Amino acid sequence: MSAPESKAVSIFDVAKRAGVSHQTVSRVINNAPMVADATRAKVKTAIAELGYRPNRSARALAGGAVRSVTVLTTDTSLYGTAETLRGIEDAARAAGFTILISVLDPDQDYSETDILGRLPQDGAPAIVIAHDETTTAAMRVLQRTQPGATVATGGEHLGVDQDPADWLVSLDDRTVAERATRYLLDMGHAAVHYLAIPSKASRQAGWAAALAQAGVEAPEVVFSGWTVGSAYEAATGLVARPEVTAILCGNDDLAFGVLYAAHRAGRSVPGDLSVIGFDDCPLAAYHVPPLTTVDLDFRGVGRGAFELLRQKLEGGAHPRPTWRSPELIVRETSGPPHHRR
Amino acid sequence: MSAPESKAVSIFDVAKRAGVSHQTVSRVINNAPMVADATRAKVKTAIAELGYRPNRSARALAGGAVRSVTVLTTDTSLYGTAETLRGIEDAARAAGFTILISVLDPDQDYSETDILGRLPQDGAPAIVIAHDETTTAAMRVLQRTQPGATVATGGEHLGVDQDPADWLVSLDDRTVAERATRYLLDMGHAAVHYLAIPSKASRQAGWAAALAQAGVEAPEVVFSGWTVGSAYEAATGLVARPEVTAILCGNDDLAFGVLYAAHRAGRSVPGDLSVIGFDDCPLAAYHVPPLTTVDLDFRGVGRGAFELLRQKLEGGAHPRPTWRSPELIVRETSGPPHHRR
DNA sequence: CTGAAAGCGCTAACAA
DNA sequence: TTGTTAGCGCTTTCAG
Repeated sequence: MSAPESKAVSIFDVAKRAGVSHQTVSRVINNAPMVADATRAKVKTAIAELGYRPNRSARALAGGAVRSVTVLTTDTSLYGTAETLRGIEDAARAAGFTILISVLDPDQDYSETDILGRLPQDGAPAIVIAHDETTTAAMRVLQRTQPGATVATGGEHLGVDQDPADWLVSLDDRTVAERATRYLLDMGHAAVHYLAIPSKASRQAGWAAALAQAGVEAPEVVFSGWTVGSAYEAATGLVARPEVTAILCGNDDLAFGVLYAAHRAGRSVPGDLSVIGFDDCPLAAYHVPPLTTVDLDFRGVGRGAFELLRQKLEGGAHPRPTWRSPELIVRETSGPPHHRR
Repeated sequence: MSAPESKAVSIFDVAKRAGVSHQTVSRVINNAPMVADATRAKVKTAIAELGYRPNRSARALAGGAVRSVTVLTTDTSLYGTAETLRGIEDAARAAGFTILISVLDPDQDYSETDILGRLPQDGAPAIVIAHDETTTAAMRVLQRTQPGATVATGGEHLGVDQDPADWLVSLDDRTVAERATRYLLDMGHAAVHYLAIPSKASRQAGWAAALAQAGVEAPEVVFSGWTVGSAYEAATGLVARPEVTAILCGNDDLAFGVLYAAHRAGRSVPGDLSVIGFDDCPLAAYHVPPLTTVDLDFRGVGRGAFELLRQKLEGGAHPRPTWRSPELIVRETSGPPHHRR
């Protein structure tokens, strides 16, 4: 249809075809008000006939509205991150925003210039999915440098003065962690152990709070990496101990690792051992046995983060999207201790 | 450190500070050869002092090397897609490329203009992760419009004339599907059923070929969606039939769904039923029982796709990265039929 | 309501 | 080896 190597059609080509000035074309494509309907129609026809598409670089350079979000993150394959990203994408796409994604190396330290250099231009809108030190640091840099164009999800709001409501969207996993721990305690477990992901102090805090409130001394926290395999290894010692009857895990992947370790150690679930995860990933409900876990609406959070950003950018009260609060979903990996004794 | 609202520093600011022309600055930041070492050093100092960062829009507009890849896909939360994306990211980041990601709606039809409009500018480099009709269509549009800047992964090369080696990076899942089917047949299964994902005809083709070669009539294919839940539902009927002793699944998620359905139906694995997946996702090895599946190196494919693209863009022979060939990994969900009869 | 002029920050071509 | 001159395609002024 179009000649392969011909230069891209510009607003001038459209202008000539429609018999107007290039400026009028600009007005039409930006939905500026003061254009006669007839003129507008002519221009639109020309645009369609020529297959014109605006050049984003030129537009950005000329100081036009940017319509892009840069998402900063370290690990796009983690369930929580992937879902958050999906939520951002959904909302951003619906709003006609372009998405850039900038993946940081969790093992690296970045200078302020490094971080700012990830943006396509100065002051470009950014969302950082903060779940580790690297992303949290990036969040702080952006929050300080360009508070009007930065939003974060998930992170704890350490070291930022501004009201979190203005720039942070996150789930209250502390409270639900507390609730999950209490649920186990109430069923009669003498203690609840915690297997930690390399982040999310709030979950651990909720766990500790519930224990303290019940007058139970907190067992030593066991630390794991992000993967099932690392959880399996971290938990083998733990599941071997008969007095350990309940383990709260930092996320579902860790819970699966623990379940596998328990299986290998010959401990039955939930008879000998109760296991609870976080995330409610799609597999949780179809695992054998189905996993007791916490529903975390990351996708909703992603959407929320984008809408918050958009509101900061464009002002005006967009309808703020809502998302589900964290909720404990009791399935079949949890129960009273020594169920079948 | 930097004044919050002052205008961004440009190459002119750097030039003035270093006492050279803006063009010399441009040469330095682009590593152009003909600059005196002393001059280069001066400029670099000025850049550091001023915290200068190049403006990508301006660079793109002026016709400079683009250094960005747009990734087109429909579902960033699918394991295969997420891993491919990760591989692209890894390689692109190492090469200093910016990544844009454009998510298409699988339920929508896109015009050529729609697809081209996803690119930041005309002829911008693109990689499409093709795993369904929408992305395959996008792949064809880009392949035709800008063959020199387009690469695809995963897709079948339908409807494109050019030699696949020049633009397509994919895994030979047909052969390994054949192998997996033969493995089941050889153990004595009278038939092997296939639970299909909404794509990847090649896996189904391999399955059918193995069956044909063994003179076994192919059972009717059962179709599933992408999720564990949909697989569970699609498979409930299948697992209820005692004569069904082996099921090859389009990916690991489907396999998990089948395993759960088998559990619910009271059929033991692998005693009554053998199940094989595709992907070897991290959980597969730690599932109870560990899943027999096919290792698919999506991350390697992603890296390969990026390097192929880069080679097309910049010419010259970059070291082509290699990736693992698909391989059947026998774990504990497969065995001879009626193992414990 | 429409048009003309200027310039965003950068790179390409040329000249020195 | 360096500097000068034109634009890239668009949006902002400001005049008609």
